[in-house]
Amino acid sequence: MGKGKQTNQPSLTDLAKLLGLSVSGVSRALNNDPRISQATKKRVQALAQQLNYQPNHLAAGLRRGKSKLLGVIVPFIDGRFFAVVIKGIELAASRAGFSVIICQSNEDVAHERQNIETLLSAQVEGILVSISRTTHDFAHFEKVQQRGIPLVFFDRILVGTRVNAVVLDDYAGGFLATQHLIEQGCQRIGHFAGPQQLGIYAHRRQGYLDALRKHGLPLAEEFIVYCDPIALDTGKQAMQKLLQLPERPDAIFSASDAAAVGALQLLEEQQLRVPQDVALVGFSNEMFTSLTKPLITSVDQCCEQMGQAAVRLFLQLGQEPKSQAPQHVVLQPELCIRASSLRNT
Amino acid sequence: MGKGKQTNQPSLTDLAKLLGLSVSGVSRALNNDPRISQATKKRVQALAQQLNYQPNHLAAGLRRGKSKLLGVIVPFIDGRFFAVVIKGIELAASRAGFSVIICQSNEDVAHERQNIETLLSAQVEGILVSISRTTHDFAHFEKVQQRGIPLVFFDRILVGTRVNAVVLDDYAGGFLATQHLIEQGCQRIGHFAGPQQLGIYAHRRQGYLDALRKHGLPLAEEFIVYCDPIALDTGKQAMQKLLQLPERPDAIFSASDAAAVGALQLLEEQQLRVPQDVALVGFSNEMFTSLTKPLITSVDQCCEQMGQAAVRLFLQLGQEPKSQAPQHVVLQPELCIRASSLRNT
DNA sequence: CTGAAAGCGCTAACAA
DNA sequence: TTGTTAGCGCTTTCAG
Repeated sequence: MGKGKQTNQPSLTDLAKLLGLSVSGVSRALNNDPRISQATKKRVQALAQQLNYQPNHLAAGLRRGKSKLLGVIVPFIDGRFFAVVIKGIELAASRAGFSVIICQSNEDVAHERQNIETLLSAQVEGILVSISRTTHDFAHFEKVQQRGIPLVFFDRILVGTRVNAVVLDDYAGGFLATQHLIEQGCQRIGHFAGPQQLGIYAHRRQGYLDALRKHGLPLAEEFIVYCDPIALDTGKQAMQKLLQLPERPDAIFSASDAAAVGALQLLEEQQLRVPQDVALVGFSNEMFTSLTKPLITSVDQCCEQMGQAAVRLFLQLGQEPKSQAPQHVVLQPELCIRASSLRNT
Repeated sequence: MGKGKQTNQPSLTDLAKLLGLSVSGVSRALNNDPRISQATKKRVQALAQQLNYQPNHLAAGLRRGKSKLLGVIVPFIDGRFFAVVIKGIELAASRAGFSVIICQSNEDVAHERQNIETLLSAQVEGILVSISRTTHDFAHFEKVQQRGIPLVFFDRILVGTRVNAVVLDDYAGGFLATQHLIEQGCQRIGHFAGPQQLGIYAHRRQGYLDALRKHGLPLAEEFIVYCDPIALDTGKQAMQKLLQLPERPDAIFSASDAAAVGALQLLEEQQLRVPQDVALVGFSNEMFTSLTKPLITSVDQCCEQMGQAAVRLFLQLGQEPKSQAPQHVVLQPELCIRASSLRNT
């Protein structure tokens, strides 16, 4: 009863009344405007503290057209890679005063379109996105660009589009891994490849091929097995297939860690030693590569750096004159060498 | 040149002018208000579509005092548990029309306090939080309650406080796991316990003890090893310790999966068979429990359900008369039985 | 150094 | 069925 407001969140107006000042004065004091006397600043800040005043970002955002919100769209959030990238994003964003709104597309374009709507409605100042597996057209992203909202793709990008992006140099990763195996004395190196329509897997394969070529090793198509990079079993099957060749490989570069683990299991079953008989390198540096026996050498994707780089690019886009050429940031992967590829020769 | 606005995002006012209607009319048409003619609704929606109109949630939120934003604070986001919980949160929240703002406390109270400020400023309608390891007082949460903003704790809660919470029944998990081992014929069951000041680990241990008691097995304090639940090595050390007992255990219930893997590695080194010589059960159902050899039986924490339950509780709190007794939702864990504990007798 | 006033885009009485 | 009006909380000219 009475005219009390239901939320007891004090507003600028409330402060102003209590202090016998104008709202604008209070606003300026709180924003540390240079042309306000120290005396009143103190007064204002004291009361604000006491009443537990919280600025209303919605209102401020509405007024000045800046929400201080940053949108992120990922295919899914569980799974190490995206989780760590998001960690990096959140870190860098909050340092710059932005809050992060997370959306999952669940690998579904329709959902992704919906996410874009949501984020635009929320008036985000930028969108960082890693596209879903079912995304093949650019239409829903064009809306974002038309609004003049900075758009940064990371990791998974749409091929054949000129966009701002942060990606890993998957080619270098494949090259590095393969070269390492060669340096360990391996001669017949097989490859577990992922779906080639996805750039990342195509690049890893190309790096593998070029490393072989550079070192004068033969390129044999039957040494490449295409398999589902997620499932463990396909690694087993792929290994099985390669073991049946007249001359079996003495090393495998797998485009995924899961497949590498599968291979490891099969090799163990077949009484083959890793790395002496077959050396193994995976990709992604998943946590479980440090839990197998032997530990699996793997290409690290610098996930957290990727998140931070994406935010940096976004911030930079916001400051630049306007729509200049799309930027590409390419991160260099690192090879984490472990027992599965170390031949102590 | 010209009076053009810099963002070409059309507003309700723009639509109204173009249509020769009033803003409120357009607003109602878009919100599908029953007292607007179908004819004009069509007209309005058509133009909105064509101009790619996006409602401005900031403005709407400001006006009606509802931001449709939900805040989440977690200690960190990488690591399966929180990632999956957040997946559940995002799913349930977006279904209810809420966007989710994620913050990380990095296990630091100071940071957590900062997160609260951020979320309050963003005018979230509720906060879901899993407290940091360094959080011991409730002060910064009281501010939230005073504002009348629903607050739901999940997984990690402050002991001795009456708050809304969603937790896992860790006791039941410990009981279940131990009972399963007993049913497999194990008689001397050891336990790797986590730090007992954390409720979750204390409860798991108690479940273990009560299961032993119920089945008339002896309770021996030397069968319990206290170790760091994160590190792999401590599992090895703990196992080592138990193997040196005059009568070595024939099973281990580990309060963490990582320690269980450590134990597995040591047992293999010692040429002991799992589960024939020593059976093994872990806790958390981490992904890598399906990658070891043998696969490790583990207690699943229903992470995604926990996220959804937290959102449900939040929604429910928003509707209820007001400040009633704090609600507690207790989720029942499930035992995922795998080879490490299955004695084929 | 401070105040008055306008308005960001939208919703919700109250009128018509 | 539609229009008018006021105002959410804040920033920001423009005047003092």
